[in-house]
Amino acid sequence: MRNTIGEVAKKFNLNISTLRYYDKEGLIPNLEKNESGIRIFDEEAVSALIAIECLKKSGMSIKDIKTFIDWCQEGDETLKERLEMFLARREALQSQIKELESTLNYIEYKVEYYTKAVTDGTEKMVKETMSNPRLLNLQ
Amino acid sequence: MRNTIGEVAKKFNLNISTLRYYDKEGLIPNLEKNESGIRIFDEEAVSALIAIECLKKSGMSIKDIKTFIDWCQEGDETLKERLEMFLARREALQSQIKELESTLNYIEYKVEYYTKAVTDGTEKMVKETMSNPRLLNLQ
DNA sequence: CATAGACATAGACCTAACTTTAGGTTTAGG
DNA sequence: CCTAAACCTAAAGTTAGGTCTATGTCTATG
Repeated sequence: MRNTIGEVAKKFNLNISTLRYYDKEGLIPNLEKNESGIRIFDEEAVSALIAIECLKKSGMSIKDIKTFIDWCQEGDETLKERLEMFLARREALQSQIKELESTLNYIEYKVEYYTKAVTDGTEKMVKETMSNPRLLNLQ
Repeated sequence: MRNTIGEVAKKFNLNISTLRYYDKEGLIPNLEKNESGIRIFDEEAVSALIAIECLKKSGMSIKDIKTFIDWCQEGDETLKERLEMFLARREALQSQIKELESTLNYIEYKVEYYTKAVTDGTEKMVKETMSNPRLLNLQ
């Protein structure tokens, strides 16, 4: 596995510039370069990218991902910090999911609402007959 | 219900400037002002804000929210567009939730991993013995 | 062995969604 | 009636996370 930046960009569906930006920010530790300066993404670099993508999806900022990557480089000293970070991430994700589910609920109400309205050809009747669940969530 | 901007900001946990910005962008249709230019948020304005917050949480941009708000002002002509928008939002939310769940999975693996590592006092053993589920998702 | 296509760097630019600033007006309470 | 707190506008500034540009070097292939 000795990928060039273009190949990796394609695999991860990231812009080449984004990969260079991540490298500049220090998110890809020990990224090799050949004699003429061309980046070679080995297995370690690729698994860093996998972690980066996942942490990004979990809502972490680039800066905090960088902190994590640095901890990984520092070795066993930082195991506790890393565990705590993942515990916090888990919490964050769980509440994000809950919030999205409640948002989905509102959206589903709206789908129902507008399905009826489209059938009727007007919003009038639906407006009067459908009780709105919004207030349960938001007020 | 005749709220000033400060009261509404507190209720929705938004910055006052954010509310003025939403108003400027046309997200709060028919927002009343008194003789001296002070905004008065009536029930209609508040329910616009409820919708805005929800659509924001579903990942919609301000610009797209504005489009929706405009459709609402245009009346029954745009019922179909609105229904289609909510159907698309529902899709988007559902796949967002799925993605977060799969991310949570990875995070949970990491929690296990680091819990063991912290117990051991080192990453060495865990690194060798725990199979990594990352590749299932990402390669 | 020429050359198109992929790579490099530094630094400027972009976008969304606010947030802050400057300078001024309104209003509620003691 | 004074004044602090809350409101106003217009416009500049901020932040994150890229993305693009200019300019130049490398390299794979016909």
